Parts: sequence; structure tokens; C-alpha cells
Amino acid sequence: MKKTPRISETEWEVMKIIWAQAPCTAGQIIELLTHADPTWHPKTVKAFLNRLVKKQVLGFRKEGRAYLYRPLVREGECVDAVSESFLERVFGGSLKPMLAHFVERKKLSTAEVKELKDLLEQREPGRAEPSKQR
Amino acid sequence: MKKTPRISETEWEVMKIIWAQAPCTAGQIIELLTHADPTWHPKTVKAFLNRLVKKQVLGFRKEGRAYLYRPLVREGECVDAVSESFLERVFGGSLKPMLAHFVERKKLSTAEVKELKDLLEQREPGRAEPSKQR
DNA sequence: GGTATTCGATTACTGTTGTAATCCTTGGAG
DNA sequence: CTCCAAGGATTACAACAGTAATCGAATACC
Repeated sequence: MKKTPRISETEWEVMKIIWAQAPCTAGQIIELLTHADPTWHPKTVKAFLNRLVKKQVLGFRKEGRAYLYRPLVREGECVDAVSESFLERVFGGSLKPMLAHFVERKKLSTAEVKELKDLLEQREPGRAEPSKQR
Repeated sequence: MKKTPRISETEWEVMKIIWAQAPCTAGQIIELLTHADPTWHPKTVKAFLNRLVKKQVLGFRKEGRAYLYRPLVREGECVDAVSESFLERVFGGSLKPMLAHFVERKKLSTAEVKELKDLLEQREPGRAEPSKQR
């Protein structure tokens, strides 16, 4: 089991961009981040990029003048880690209370409820799904 | 909207005890915490209690020699806050991918899937639940 | 009553996070 | 060739987190 490096809440914002955009320059990342949230300062983004590199969460290669950043850890792994930790900490590790919470909290529409039920349906064990995308 | 004070990951451990045990002394809290995880040092627990008091997450009243601690914020509020933040950050705020993740990840038994579906069933909007405890 | 014990309060120290400004290097604009 | 601008690297610094030891006051025991 390789321990996923800890990614803070704000770092996560940065990582989301990078996971989504594959190899990209600091400039692009800044662009996208400030677009989503204008309070981001370019210098701050740079600092984050450096830290993430230091943490070995990001790698980069020189592409002429600028760097191309690239994740070194897969999003899925990090999602796993943080989800597990969340579930454990807040709901004692069991799904049902968690789902109950969200369902209660989000006031789902009938359609949404149906979507979720379908999702559960599909996942019934013992079912061999021929088309498994992902 | 009152902003729930930020409760760190480790503080959450402490709070869980207190939310569960209602008014309790430092001694009891230490007891329970170290029982659950022997790496807790009593002094550390004390320090946390102080900080939580300072943060106004805990209150206390003197009960003879020791204090009786008591939460000043309800667990539900904190759960709301942290859940929302988690959902937003990791799954872009939408339930379906989150549920998909957990379902995929946890390899639920048929019985568990059914429980979850029932849970969704009950929550179908338009349903007037007569006994609404909480 | 003096002393060891028990608590809470205070203080300490390191690492992390959020947020930037400053420094340094190098490719371009003239 | 020079000097600026565009990056990246380094440094800064306050707040929060994790982890405890130490200080001080109240108890509890001889």
C-alpha cells in the first residue's frame, strides 16, 4: 500500500485542474484557476506548484521556456484516500449513515433518487456487465 | 448562516467522543480516546480540550475538582459543513459520482445494496413522514 | 500541616497551510 | 548588445495543527 501524499484542501483545487488538463503550463493553470475563482493570485499558484512538486505530487518537464506540469499520483488514488478518511472520520466508516445524511440534506428530486437507485441496481454483485467503460 | 468553527481532523476524534458522551470529564475523554487509540497522550488530549474551548467548540462547567465538558456546536452542523466541503471538493458537488465511487470501492453485499435502496425509497419527495425525530 | 498527586492553564516547538513578495535567469524587443 | 519582461526558485511569515512538557493551584494522604 503506497501512502498517498497528503493533499490539502486548497492544493486539491490546483490538482483538480491538473488532473483534468493533463500536461499543462503554470500559465494555463493560473488561467483556469483564476477563471474559476478570481481571488487566486498568480504568485500563490506558483508557490503551490512548487510545493506540490516538492511533495512529489507533481512532476514537470521543461518545454522551452515554461514547464509542463503533470500529476505523479492518480486522481483515483487520492479520491480513494480522502474519501475513506472522510467516511471513517465523519460517519464511522459506514455508508448507510452517510448516504442518509446526504439524501436528507440535499432534498433530491424524484429523478435524482431514481438515478441513484439505478446506480445501486447496476452494482448488484454477481452481475457481469459486458460493457465496462472506465 | 453561522459559520461552523473549523474542526481539524484530529480534533474531530475528540469531538466524536464528546458528542457521544454528552457532559464528561477530561479523564473520561482521555480514557475513551486512549482506549480507541493508545497513541494518544493524556497531555495532548488536554491541549486539544483547551483549544476546542478557545475555539468555542466546547464549553465546560466546574464540577468539583474536574471540569465537565460539553459541545457548544451540534454534531449535525459540523457534519453538514464538512460533508458539503468534501462533496464539493472531491466530487464537484454532485452526489452521483460520489455514490458511484463508494459503491464501486466498497464492494457491497446484496443486502447492503438493498438497505441503501430502501433508504432512497423512503426519501422519495412528497412523502410526509409522521414521526420526524431530531 | 507538609507533601505528593491530580488537574487544568500556560508555554513550547515543529510541521503544514495559505498567501505572497522578492530574487534570479534567460529569452526577446529594440 | 542591452535591458526588460516572463518565468521559475527562494524566502517570508502568520495562522493552524499536532504533540507535549512545565507551571500552578487544589486535593488528598500521611
